[in-house]
Amino acid sequence: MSWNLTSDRPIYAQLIEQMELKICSGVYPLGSKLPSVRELAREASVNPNTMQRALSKLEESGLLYSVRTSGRFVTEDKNMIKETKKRIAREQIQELLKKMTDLGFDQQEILSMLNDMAKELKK
Amino acid sequence: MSWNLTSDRPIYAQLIEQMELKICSGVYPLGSKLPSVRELAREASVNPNTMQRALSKLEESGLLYSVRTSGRFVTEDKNMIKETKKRIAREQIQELLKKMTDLGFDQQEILSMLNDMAKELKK
DNA sequence: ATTATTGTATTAAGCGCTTAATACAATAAT
DNA sequence: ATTATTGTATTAAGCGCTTAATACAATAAT
Repeated sequence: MSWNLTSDRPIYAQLIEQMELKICSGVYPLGSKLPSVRELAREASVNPNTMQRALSKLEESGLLYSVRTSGRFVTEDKNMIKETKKRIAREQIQELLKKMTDLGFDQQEILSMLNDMAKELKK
Repeated sequence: MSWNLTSDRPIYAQLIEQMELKICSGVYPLGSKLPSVRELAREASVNPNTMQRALSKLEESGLLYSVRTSGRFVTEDKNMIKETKKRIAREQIQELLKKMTDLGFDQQEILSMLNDMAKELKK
């Protein structure tokens, strides 16, 4: 899962989202040390300030913490990551159900379309 | 389905998205006349220029057309709306599958969570 | 001991988005 | 005939986002 940024939303918001995914999926394991701000910025092809902004927000939410001159680390709190994972999943599903329902699909159809597309991916 | 705007994305982009939903779901039926730019802007609490911007984009994509001093109308092309509906549905499902897979859920779990939340909504 | 690397902070510039204030021609409504 | 309403266009201002260029203290690496 590499960085994927579009111009239709603020970059720092996309960085937060993708960083959360990386943390929850174990790309950056529990308690592990992240690459430096500058390195991460280089990876994502953004300005260090922009990456810093995203990481600061993730500290506010508790997923990361930084040690002044040593580096930045993923939280040790296994449960917090688990909860974040659940939160993202719930939000994503909610959004899907809302949008699909607005479009006029009933739950039968939604499940059926999802099943089809999931099968398609399996191949 | 009323207007719901957040500050984490450009307003005009959200207007396009929600306008598409309104068209596809029949809030504004095939070939019907829309409220005026000014009226729509008032409804959504945005500047007329911003609403105009969104509507112009929807004209580019063909979902709307305008008659200079008479007003703006939904396309007569039933098939185009159907295709738009499909496109939105596909995109939304793709995004869900991608994100959930990144999070480490397998297809079994995705379907099960979706089922649960769908049932929850039914109540 | 010296050097390199941390996270962090600041300033200035450019850009797109949004709003506000107008204006205009065409035509629908009266 | 007059008035109100269309979509459309323009200009200026303010704001947030992003980048670039620096700088600094603390400390890890050498």
